[in-house]
Amino acid sequence: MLTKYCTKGCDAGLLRLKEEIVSTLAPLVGMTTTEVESYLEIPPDPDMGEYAFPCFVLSRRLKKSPKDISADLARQIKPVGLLGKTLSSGPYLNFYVHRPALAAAVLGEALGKGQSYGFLSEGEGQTVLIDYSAPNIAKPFGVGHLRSTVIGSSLYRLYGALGYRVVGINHLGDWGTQFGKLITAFRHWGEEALLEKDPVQYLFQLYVRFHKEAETNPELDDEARQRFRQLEKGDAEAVRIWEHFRELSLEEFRRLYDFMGISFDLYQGESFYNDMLAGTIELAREKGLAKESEGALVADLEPYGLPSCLLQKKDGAALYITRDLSAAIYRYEKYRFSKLLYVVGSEQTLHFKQLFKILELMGFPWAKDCLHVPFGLIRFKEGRMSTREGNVIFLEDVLDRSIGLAGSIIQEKNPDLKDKQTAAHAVGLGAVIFGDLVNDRIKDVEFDWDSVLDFSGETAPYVQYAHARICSILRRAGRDPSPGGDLPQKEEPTFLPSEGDFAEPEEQQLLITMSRFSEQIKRAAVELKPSMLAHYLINLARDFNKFYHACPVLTADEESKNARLMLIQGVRIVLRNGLGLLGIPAPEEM
RNA sequence: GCGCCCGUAGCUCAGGGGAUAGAGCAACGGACUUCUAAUCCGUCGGUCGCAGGUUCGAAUCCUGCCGGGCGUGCCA
Repeated sequence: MLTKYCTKGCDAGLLRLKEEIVSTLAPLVGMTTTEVESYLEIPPDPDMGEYAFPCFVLSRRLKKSPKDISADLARQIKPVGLLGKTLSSGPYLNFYVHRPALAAAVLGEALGKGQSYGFLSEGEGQTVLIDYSAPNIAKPFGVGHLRSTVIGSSLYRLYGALGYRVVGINHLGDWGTQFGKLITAFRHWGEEALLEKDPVQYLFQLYVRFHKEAETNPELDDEARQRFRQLEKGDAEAVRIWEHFRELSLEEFRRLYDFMGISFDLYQGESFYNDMLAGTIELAREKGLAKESEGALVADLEPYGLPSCLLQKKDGAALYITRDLSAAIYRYEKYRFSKLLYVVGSEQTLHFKQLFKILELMGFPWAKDCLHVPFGLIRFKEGRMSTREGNVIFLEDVLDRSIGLAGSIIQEKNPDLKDKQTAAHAVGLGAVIFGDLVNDRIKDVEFDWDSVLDFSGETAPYVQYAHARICSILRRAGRDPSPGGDLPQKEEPTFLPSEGDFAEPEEQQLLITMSRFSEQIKRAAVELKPSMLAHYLINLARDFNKFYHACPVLTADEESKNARLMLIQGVRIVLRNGLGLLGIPAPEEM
């Protein structure tokens, strides 16, 4: 019974140890806590402790060798709270957690908090807006849109887990010249019946056909421009068609989002800002930012090292950036956000630099809180995907195939499973989402069916399998692993770990890794990289699998069994909460 | 041309200025009478694109070059 180690706070696992180290070390070395924290690192080998402080930086200041400094400090620091021993190892100062204290604190909290375990509250009172997904109306949802959708959705959950109020916005591409093209195409070749049957598919075909025919017949482009002008002027017929297209595709997008478990607080597309554009242009003029040039309106950004950009076409039509300016201003007025994140492809980096600069020049101090979160392209071996040329892969096809494959693997490996459908959905969907999130978002990815449909190795199914295995053990031990069943038993003192528990290296490693959960959530959110959490979950699942092979649970002696059950229950909670932050379900059986 | 991003094992990728650069896949060899073998253990595999520089210390920061990607005023 080691609750005595857990006197105050005792949340956030190793993050708490980190704080203890930082506050102990800062006065001793004459640094601020932030400074100490920036030097603190996780050692390469678990034998070197949970955190390390390299003493090189102090060497000049203290006129001593890093080795001596480290040795001196090690002598001065006494165990307290979660901090166990502190050892000098050459120029490094290595901090070791007191494992029984950690076990008691972390497992007690995990089982106590369940579905909210690992979450922090530092963002309370602040609002973060996240602009993600933003598919184009009347175009099919391709794999290209997957990235913004899953990255944005995960950031949404991550910031929520830090205690922020988060507003997810789907800035639909529901306006622009492509509607002129679509209306033109529909007037020339459109058939209402085909449209109703499979709207997005059909509009896509019309769109591709338009571009093909426009190559030999440039008059189509002129017509499209004119149709769009009509739409902008509010021509009743044009507006009617546009609204129809918009409604039909929105319906399909909503269905797809539901299927993927993704949601938004707001569907506010580009058209939403139509009547704010004139005011935005006016504001730019007032601030002296808008100059006439060749009949168009231009913001001169040359003095700031950026190319100038067009605010308004010579025919008076507004441009993308004007919409984004209006949207940002509107959003700030409405939400007073402390951060506004744009999860948009890296090819638009310049656009966002210009956007943020103009906002700053307009005198909005919150311009500094706007941030572009870029990501790389999804490409084919042969080159870029292009909706115009029709060489896209539909997300729905990818999901169908992935879920189908998951289904047949389940059929083969676990034929007695009751609800194979649900499990196949969880695994197939998880594989697709995880496959996208696991890589650093900035890198381009090459789309390849073989790797999308490969469930071995570092994949969602690997993590999910570890989770399902734990659930299986818990079931056999007579514990309820179902959601809400995270608190199936009162925390009987007999279930708390004692000094002798977790002596096996696999147990220790598993405990340490699961204790890093909060730290990893925080890092992933701060760095805006869900991939970091994905890698953490792979590591945790791996540590569990090693534990699984080395340490029997059900057949262990009573004390060991109880301690291990508690440990894996904690691990299960972390796996499920962690997958949840990536937007991936954690099935109990698969 | 100019600007931004990427370059790590055969392939796909981790790597928080720090200790001996790590996983997965592929290949080969082991482990199911035992909690789901979608697992685990082992072997093989490296001029961290190249050359300089900064630093006590560079895969990581700076400069140049090479290769690839993206962008570069009337698309988004």
